[in-house]
Amino acid sequence: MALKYSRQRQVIYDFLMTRKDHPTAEMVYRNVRQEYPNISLGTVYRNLTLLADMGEIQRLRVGDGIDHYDADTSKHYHFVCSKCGGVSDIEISSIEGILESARKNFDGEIQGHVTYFYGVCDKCRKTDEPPKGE
Amino acid sequence: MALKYSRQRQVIYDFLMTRKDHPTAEMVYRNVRQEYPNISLGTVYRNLTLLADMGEIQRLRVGDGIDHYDADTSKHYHFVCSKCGGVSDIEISSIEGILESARKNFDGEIQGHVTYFYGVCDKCRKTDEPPKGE
DNA sequence: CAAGAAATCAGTAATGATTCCTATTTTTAA
DNA sequence: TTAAAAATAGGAATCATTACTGATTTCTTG
Repeated sequence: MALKYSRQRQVIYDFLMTRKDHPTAEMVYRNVRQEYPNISLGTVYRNLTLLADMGEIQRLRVGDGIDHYDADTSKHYHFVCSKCGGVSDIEISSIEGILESARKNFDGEIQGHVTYFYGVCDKCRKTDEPPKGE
Repeated sequence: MALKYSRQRQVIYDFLMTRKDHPTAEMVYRNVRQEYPNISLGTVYRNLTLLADMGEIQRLRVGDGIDHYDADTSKHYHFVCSKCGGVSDIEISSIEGILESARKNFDGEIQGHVTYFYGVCDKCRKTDEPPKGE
């Protein structure tokens, strides 16, 4: 047996479970510190990595250079807003068929795929829209 | 007019045109330096960014934390080997239909999507496969 | 062709996310 | 209760990338 309980890991995981906005390590750190004031950033990183390796959470690499984390490990897709950088879930009928399609003309072993959508989220679109008439 | 010719940018672009393996800035630097010994790494980064912004090359963020570049700006997909980290093109019938599907139940503006496949490339699979019988 | 403004460069310092290191503290099995 | 294994806090180190600066190149216009 190689994994011991740790209060910090529990708190990190519990916090992530309450969020639907796919926070970064820094955001987890800032929030968790409020109820656990001297947790260290390194501990947050280490445990997020651990939890991701165990499959208890999901690590999202959406192309902004910062890892985001999601406690929802079910298969689903994400949208990234180019303006605010926010990451949100997006509903879409399964596109697993593309794996078959990709395997057709490829000589290696395809294990999976990563897809994310980008554009402007509803909130940013409303905020940035120029006022009409005037 | 805001963009002046630069020998360095030309050499960088020319080099990228000869490659199908989607090199990183570091790889571009190492190669270009052979025919242009005192080009600086910063210049490589700046020009790769410039070229990408102009749409003359494509920047690939495949989730390994390092940007890769592709002189082929046509719409196509990529495969990333989990063992060697290599990036290669992969042929697949268009999956643009997923944009429509994603737009159905989403309140923001979806402008595009990024998809890449991962697994083990042919070369790594052959290299790492345990020898049969014996 | 000459001259100067603007863009670019080389070299290096700075940044930012993440990982690594170490002495100390916690967890847990016996 | 105890000792080995795992985890921690805090800080240093890493790595890709960007920013800064004084010198050089490009290009336009006279």
